[in-house]
Amino acid sequence: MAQAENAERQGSRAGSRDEIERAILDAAERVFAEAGFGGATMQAIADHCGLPKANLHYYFASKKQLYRRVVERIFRVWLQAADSFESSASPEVALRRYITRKMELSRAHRYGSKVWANEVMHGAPIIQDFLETTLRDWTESRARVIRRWIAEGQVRPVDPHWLLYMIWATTQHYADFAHQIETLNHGPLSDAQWDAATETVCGIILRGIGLEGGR
Amino acid sequence: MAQAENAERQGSRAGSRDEIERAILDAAERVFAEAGFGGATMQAIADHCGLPKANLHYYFASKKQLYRRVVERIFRVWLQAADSFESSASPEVALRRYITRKMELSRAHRYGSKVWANEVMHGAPIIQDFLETTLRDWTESRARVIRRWIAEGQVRPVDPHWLLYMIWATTQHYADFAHQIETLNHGPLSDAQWDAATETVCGIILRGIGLEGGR
DNA sequence: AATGACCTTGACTGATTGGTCAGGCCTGCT
DNA sequence: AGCAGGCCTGACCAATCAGTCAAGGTCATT
Repeated sequence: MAQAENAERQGSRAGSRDEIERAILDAAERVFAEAGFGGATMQAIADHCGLPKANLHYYFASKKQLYRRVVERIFRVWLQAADSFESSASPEVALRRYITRKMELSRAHRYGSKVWANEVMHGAPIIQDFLETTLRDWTESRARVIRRWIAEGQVRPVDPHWLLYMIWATTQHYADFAHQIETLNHGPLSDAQWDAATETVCGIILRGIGLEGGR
Repeated sequence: MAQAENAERQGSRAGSRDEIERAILDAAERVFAEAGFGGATMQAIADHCGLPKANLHYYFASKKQLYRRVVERIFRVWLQAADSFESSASPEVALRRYITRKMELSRAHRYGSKVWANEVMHGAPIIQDFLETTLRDWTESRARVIRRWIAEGQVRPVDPHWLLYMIWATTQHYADFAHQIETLNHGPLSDAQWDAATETVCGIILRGIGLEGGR
């Protein structure tokens, strides 16, 4: 009985339910990023994924709920990147890996980063509880790791919070302000430029806290 | 003849025309910052400065024009900060002064910074020409100064652009993401915390590019 | 081919919002 | 007092947009 294999079970036009939802979420992420929640219209989102507007409301009850789903998806990606900050590794390795991962995220998920920035700038109406729980816990746990490094004399004494904010700010800037960067750069950054920017960010921060004596 | 001293010349309710326009611009800056252009309503702006909505349209023809005036005002403040990067000073002095000034701006003009961030994130529909002229010229001129420092062996070799982006990102983060920072901090930053953050940002960046051997 | 579950969509609606306007108001001048 | 010029505002449009709905389509199962 029941639906057996559910892959490709719906054949009317496009793919499965999951695929359609993902297409809508992709379009919504982009439109929300470029216009903000208030400036985004369901019609624009519909146009971006080639669906009639009424169809969006079949998959997502309301604009607010669609937005919430977009933000939740971005949150999951953020968590994944947070894991790359391994507290068991040496400070050089842990920080370099974390910064590199965040730069990759900025490149791969420009729109997600923008939606996140918008959400926080507007007072985090949706993710406030996440800021107060998951983000705060994560931040304090990494702050403890950094303080341990400082106590062991591996890292120069700095308040870990200012350091973390610096990493977040710098890496996310490449997504949130991509338009400004690309204007100054006369076009998108090349692979080599991304690598160079990542290396420079790692270099300045690591050296700035007393690591990486050489090179 | 004519209006002689024009200070306090209108007495109906509030202050002079300039004062009213400034009150509207202040309210608009805040509302645009917190809701984005699309999410902001003229009614909300009117409420924030205690004027009836129709009165706003007496002073500003349209929402778009009001927004443009807000952005132009922010641009003027930005220019003022840009001047604090004196190319004639030593790299330590020039960069430290510039970073400090930008941190002060983030503290004093949180909403302005947010409006700017919003504008750039949405593709800079209004300030595009400014990005391509004033900002690009300024950036290239400071990049030349930094390259000179590098050639003179005063600064470690880095692409000046990545360095400037890092400064912009980090300092503006304290305005744009103020809500997130205050959530993690269990409240607004104190004077001492602002000083500490500024000192840490200066320290990491200066040390990161090979300056400030001591301390 | 009939059934039923699920998907699609054009047309519609109620609410919101940018913008308008006519008439009222206040102030300084004569 | 009377007048003129600028300022103020409640009430009112026209446009836009989120969300609804009913009719129709598609597919697997029997």
